[in-house]
Amino acid sequence: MTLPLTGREIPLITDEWADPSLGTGCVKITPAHDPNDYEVWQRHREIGAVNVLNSNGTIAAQGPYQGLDRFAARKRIMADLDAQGLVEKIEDRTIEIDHSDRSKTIVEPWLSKQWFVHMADVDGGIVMGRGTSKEFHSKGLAQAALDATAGALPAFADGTKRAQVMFHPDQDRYRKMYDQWLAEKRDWCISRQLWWGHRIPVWRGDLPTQHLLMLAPMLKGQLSRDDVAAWIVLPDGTRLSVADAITRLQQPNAPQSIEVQICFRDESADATTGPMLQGAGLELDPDVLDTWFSSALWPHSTLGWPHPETAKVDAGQPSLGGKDGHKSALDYWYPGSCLVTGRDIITLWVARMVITGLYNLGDVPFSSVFLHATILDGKGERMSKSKGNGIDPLDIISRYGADALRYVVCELQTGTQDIRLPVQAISPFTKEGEPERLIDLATAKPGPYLGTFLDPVTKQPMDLIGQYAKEGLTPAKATSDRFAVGANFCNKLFNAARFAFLNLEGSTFVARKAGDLPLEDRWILSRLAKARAAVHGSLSDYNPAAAIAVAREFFWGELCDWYLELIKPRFRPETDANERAIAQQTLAFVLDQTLRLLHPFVPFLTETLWQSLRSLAPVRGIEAPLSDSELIVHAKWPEAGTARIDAEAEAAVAAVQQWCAAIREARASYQVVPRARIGVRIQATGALATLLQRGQGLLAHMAGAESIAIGADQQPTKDSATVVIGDGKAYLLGVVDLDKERDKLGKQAEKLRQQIQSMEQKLGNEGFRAKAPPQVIAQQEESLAAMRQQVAGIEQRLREL
RNA sequence: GGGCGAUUAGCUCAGUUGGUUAGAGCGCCUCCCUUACAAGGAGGAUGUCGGGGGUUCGAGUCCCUCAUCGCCUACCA
Repeated sequence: MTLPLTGREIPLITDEWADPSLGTGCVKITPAHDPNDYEVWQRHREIGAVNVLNSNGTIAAQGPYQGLDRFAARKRIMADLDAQGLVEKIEDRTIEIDHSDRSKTIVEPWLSKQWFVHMADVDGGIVMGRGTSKEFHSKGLAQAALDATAGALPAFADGTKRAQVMFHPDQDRYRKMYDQWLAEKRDWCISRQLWWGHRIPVWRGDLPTQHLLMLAPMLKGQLSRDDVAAWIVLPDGTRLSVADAITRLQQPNAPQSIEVQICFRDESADATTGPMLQGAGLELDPDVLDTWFSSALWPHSTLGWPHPETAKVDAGQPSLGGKDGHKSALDYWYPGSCLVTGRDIITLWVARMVITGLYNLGDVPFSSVFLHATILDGKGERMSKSKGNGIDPLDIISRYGADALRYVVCELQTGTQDIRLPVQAISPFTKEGEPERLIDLATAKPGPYLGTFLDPVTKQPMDLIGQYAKEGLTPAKATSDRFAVGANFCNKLFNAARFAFLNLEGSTFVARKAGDLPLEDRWILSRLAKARAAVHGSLSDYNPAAAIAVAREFFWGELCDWYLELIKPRFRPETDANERAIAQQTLAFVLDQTLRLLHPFVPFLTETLWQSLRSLAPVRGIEAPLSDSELIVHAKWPEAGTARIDAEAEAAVAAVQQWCAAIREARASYQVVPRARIGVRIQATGALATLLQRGQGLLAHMAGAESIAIGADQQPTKDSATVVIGDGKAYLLGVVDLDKERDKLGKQAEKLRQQIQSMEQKLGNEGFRAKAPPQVIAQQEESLAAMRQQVAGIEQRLREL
């Protein structure tokens, strides 16, 4: 057939690609400009492939359109076809076209030569870690990386197992992502057309066949060396070793011209031998390596691979080589333990690091991969510099502090859930003296350019990416008030420590048995031991948010809210010196351990407080002195201290807390002035009475009671408010309004009756009785009995009123 | 189109193998500047756990389905 536009003769072929249901069922094929047409070309090599475009988007093909921009050419082509009367119909059709993310330009497919890394299995297998003590064989690169996560890599020569690469916090999910991608074993295109990066170390060029044959005797010697790889590519794409090529090219019908490709193992050869190759018409490939190729080398290249002894280091840094019997940096640090990265990086980078580590060193670069969540903006979109919806950590640091940033980021990392972090712009249009105005970027109207937003008050555009100074736009910074949580935490920690420091003057260490300490001391030591275990457990589970929640609850909810308040009386001037000394010793110990526990989350503040603590209480401990350290960053992680777990103390303080909360609630609902100290009588018998008597003083102190009397014979006065918990009753003297009291107790009883009813229904269900585990049934029966008892107590009190 | 996830309080998120009345922080309401802390304290309100089906004595949790959203990947002249 003749192509009407250029008069070129083109073949007519049949192929499954053409769809008879679309248009005429006939379609032009442009293998160099369409991935599907490219596939057609692979099936019909005779049609050839013409690269229609130049790299700048103008028409390359000879003819009337040469040099025209592609958009202009398309219009011209339509006009020309129309002029020739060849256009029957024009239909609108929606198609999807790729656009460059950065420039938004339409991406045009373009035929070009690229380098690929062969990922699939290779006949005879490949050698991994060649020449190292960890050398082993694998079927192929991708397969080796699959074996790494399957735990299927062969053992080392000495019989020890190679590490299995494990994913956290969701091994199944993330390993599946990794495995599914690798299982395709698709070749990895490593050529990139960028002006920066690691240049692909291959010399190539077209040579006349005669030229190559003349050089043959010399090449045979040079190119069979182990440190040079060389190939000859025939015009039909066949790729041969130099020796095979020379044999082949001496036969009749040999092509006139061939392509030569040479790669030196040692990159210095590019400089020494390069000029000679250039003279022969070869050039170093102008493309650079894929970012991920260079990045894949990071775990070992940063440690001086392949020669740590001679690896370049910055001025003032020690050599990476080993000496005096010490290992080199590479031997010491490789393999590493844990890689922390994002989910989208699993295939791009993690898999490739495993591949290059196994290939170059015969070992995995790390055994654990911790995938953190992705931080998104308030709309659920990825933060991006060009969109201006991101936050600069340095801005957060200057606004809230480095510890606040770290604390909140740890707190956000809960598991596999992506994190929405609403972003606000700080309005640059507030006047002197006006309060700062934060503008939520999720709802703000976009400005005239990408990365700009309108200030809703002044309607002026703000530049969030600092790119529009020329256009006269005012730059604005982004922040997120979520980080205030971290700053508040630091403030609380600072103040709690300050309270301790104000009272630790003259603190000494005397070996004591934890069991001999006062109730509140035994309690906080017990809680500390449990918090320590829980924080440790959560960190081991790669769950920083859970760890920080436990640490926070211990520090704020138990140490500050209860323990510091409970021991205040012991620091009063009139207190016995020994009691004070014990309080100091326990406080110093607990603060020591708390600082260590919080150090991973707020390192700078804990480091500062550590210095003060050390100078005020140089020796800290209970049974024995703790190990000390000049810097907390070097200090040992808090000791397990499980021996200090004290169920009895915990039960007593838990009772104090429960009754205190109930008394406070009653005080609040009767609007008792917070500072007023009231009389309290608690009617209780048996175990409850014993428990409350242990914590009697503490309860009085914390509940703002002038005095607390506890006993079976305690009776209310007429003006008492009543608090009923279980089979005990507390009477708050002189606070009551009778109507209000009846109303309150009536509501409480009603709520309890509803719960009792639903519980009775459940327990009366034969299916439940027959099938539920006995301990669940027992538990529910127990709680039903307790609720019935409580209701009875309330009803009795109501009758009395 | 394929794959992997998500949907719980106004907001951001927890909720372990199914088991009492579903939690936290922020925000909100009331009271309090009490000699560590108002960036704080005491108390309080707020949820048909995305919709619909199913399994079970029992479902936020397991299964199916629909809706919406996100990520990875492919992509029809």
